[in-house]
Amino acid sequence: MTVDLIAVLVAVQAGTPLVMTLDRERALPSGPFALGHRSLQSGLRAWVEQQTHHPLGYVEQLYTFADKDRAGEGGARTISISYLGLTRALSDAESGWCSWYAYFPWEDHRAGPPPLIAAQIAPALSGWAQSAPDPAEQAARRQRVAIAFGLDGQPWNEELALQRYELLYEAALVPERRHVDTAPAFAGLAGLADLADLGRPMIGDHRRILATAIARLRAKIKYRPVVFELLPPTFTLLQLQRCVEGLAGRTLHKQNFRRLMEQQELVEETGATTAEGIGRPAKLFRFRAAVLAERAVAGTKLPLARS
Amino acid sequence: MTVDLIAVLVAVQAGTPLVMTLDRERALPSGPFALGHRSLQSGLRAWVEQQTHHPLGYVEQLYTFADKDRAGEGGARTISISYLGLTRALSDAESGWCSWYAYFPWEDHRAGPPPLIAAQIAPALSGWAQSAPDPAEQAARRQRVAIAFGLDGQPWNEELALQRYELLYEAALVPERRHVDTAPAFAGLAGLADLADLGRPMIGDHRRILATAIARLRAKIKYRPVVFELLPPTFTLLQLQRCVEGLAGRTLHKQNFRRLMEQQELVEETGATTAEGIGRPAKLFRFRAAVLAERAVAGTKLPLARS
DNA sequence: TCTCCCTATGCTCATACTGAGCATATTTAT
DNA sequence: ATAAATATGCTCAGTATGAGCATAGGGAGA
Repeated sequence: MTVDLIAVLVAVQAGTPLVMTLDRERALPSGPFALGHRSLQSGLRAWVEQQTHHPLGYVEQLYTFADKDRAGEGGARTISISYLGLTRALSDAESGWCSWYAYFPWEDHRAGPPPLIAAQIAPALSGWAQSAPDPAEQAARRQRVAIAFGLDGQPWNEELALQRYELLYEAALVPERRHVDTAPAFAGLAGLADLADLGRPMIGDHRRILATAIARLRAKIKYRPVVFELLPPTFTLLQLQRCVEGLAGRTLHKQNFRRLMEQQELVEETGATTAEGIGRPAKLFRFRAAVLAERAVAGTKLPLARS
Repeated sequence: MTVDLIAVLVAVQAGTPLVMTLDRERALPSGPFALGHRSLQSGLRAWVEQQTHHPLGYVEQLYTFADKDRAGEGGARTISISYLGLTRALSDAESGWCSWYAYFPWEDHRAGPPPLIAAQIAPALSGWAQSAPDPAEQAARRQRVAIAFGLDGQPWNEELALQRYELLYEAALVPERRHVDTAPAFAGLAGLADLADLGRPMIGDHRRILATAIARLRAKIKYRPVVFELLPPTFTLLQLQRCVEGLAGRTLHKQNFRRLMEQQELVEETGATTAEGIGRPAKLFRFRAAVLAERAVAGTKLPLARS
């Protein structure tokens, strides 16, 4: 039994979320957990720093899985433990950084829903739904597709990045699946238009891990101040907004976003303003370290009694 | 390298959250992941059903860790993958079910803050904070304690169950830690009153895993309809409320809780009412399966633009 | 039988938060 | 000077939330 450690290392530059890749942008940094490693995290740090020469800051565990596809061969089995890492230091010399939307072009809704969805994904998944054995399963598939991709009047939900990838995988619309079983998943698939541009594939299930990381991060930015790990020490509110927008893949209402930042007291003015660029200079902010300690643990709400 | 699967199996009876235990209530169901297992989950199901004879319903992965303490001996190393399972079928004949508050008496705030906190935990942790090497670390420890246990005007946050256990572990106030290093963590500890009633200990880090499960479940009930896995097919709103209260360890405002249930449309009336018991008969409800499919994926909010 | 007690359920009201848009300020480019 | 671009402030209605009051419908015992 071998145990692999896999890292999704994320940074944001100019409002674009980037992920660190290896092997001509088709793999995530990874390596086996060895006896010399003090802990899972330190093993991960060692591998990432060795392979990418980039220091690892904030790290959280994502998910552990036993790779079905690689199993059974000679009895050996691999357990993969995946981690999400956030970083801000991003020197220009580094290579391997790649926009995560290169792998998931359907996830970027900042300029409206990508035409790719209506043009290719929706018809292909509709065909897959039709190909289900019985009407109940057909309806179930159709509902899953509609909810995941915001079709049939359903709202788009950016947090469903993993479900979307898994649907495409299940329908054999991504090449990762087609390496596993060569036959098309349903009869209509062969007749469909070229699906080559459904994002850049990765080795093994690295793209699934990346989808897991995106989903986790999109959920987390809403209740934990993790964006701060991705931004420089001081920043303007627009930079902060663009960072969140890049991660969420959606545009935000500017004034309401600012109001939210103010009333949550997560940031404070530095007194300085930006000099560069066109337009009125923006105030520079920094995160309030004191609040971070408390807010880092603020939970959600229930209708409590006699508080 | 061995891989262990560990399950926290939770049920609720009469408003009390129960956890399935083995070995005189000191261990969680667990077993090694073997080559014969199709997947991690199916391996877990096999172990739990073999050891407890209880079927496993809803399951989600909690966390994976490499047990530091057991490491290094002869070079062998153990990876533990923990899961949370929710179940409702709870026949009376079964044994091994145990209130989770037996392990974490400081977590039950339904009758107000447990006296245990003010009487024993707060002074002991205060001593631990004082024992820090420098003033900065002392202040940091004091703040961690205040936030975790709701002291010094901080509000109680039920989601911090894991942080609380880890603080007690760090301060060597739980016997699990004292098995590892025998010396008291700080000079004042020896002079403190008997701390024997800081909850029932468990083997290895099983109590830490249970704390992880509690924290996860308390966070999750607020945004995913998972309570439904724990209740019978029909129930009264008070039963539902008592179930949530038991999990959260806090009492809720009755009328507002009902309003919340109604406006979320998660439940619908069956038309029947309860016969038994004193007082006005309560309407029976069931969960709306249709809404489950949609709401199961409803995320939280950002200030979106032009939606 | 009647009253009290208990639980269930309905309603109100002030306050806070959210979505959406309008208005104003301070720059640079032409 | 004027336009364009960005930053920032303010309003307003709709909705959600916290808290409490009031009423309904049952059983138990005087």
